[in-house]
Amino acid sequence: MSTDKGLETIADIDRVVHSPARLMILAYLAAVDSADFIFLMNQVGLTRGNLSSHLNTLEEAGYVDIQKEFVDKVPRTLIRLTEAGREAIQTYREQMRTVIDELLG
Amino acid sequence: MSTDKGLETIADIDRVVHSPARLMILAYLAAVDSADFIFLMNQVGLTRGNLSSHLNTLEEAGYVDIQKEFVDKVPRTLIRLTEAGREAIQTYREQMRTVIDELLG
DNA sequence: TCAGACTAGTTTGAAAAACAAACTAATACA
DNA sequence: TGTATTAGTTTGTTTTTCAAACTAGTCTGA
Repeated sequence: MSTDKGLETIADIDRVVHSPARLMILAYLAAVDSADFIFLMNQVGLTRGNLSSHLNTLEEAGYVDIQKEFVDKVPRTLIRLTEAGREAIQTYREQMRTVIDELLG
Repeated sequence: MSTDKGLETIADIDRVVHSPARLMILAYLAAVDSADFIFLMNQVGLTRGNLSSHLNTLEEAGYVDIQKEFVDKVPRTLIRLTEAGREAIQTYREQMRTVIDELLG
């Protein structure tokens, strides 16, 4: 193929991580390790429906682990970053750093 | 609003630049300053239709300037980064560096 | 105790973005 | 003349994103 070597870094970017909405979710989880649904919703400024489907995408990718529990009869959803999620973030960081430094420098 | 301060950097990301296909186009143009349609197509690995519409988006945003000329009776489209395009890339670099260093660190 | 309001999500459907196939228009050449 | 080629655009499909409407369960007070 004729695609330029450097540009391949961009072509290889993980779209699950790259999407701004999910990047916010992952950035937040990377800092706090686990958060509940409502708190996460307020932090990242997404609607409930929107957050729900993005979490689904992240769960299907194996990047987050979702646990439902009851606290005083109120259901609560706890979201936690998985090891695979942490690795995906790490890979994304390295790729984006390359893009920023080399390609757009 | 309750959106976290740091996460706002992600929310503010310029989607025109952020899209991988357009990021490749911009990264390439940032390096060579101007390129023709076909060459760009081969470099970034997009189909003609796809490249055409992404260039349209970039032109509407004012990030590229498109000039059509005839070279030996063959039409040729020359794409060039505008000053606004160069600034948008610069802003994007700074924002993504913040995201990568602070938020995902 | 049951009607209305709230909490915590999920499902569904609409809007936008990305992509590629089919089309257009001009030239070349056999 | 007609068939192939080049250089793009338009159109229609698929995918992604988003939010409105729905579900299921709890609380509250008349």
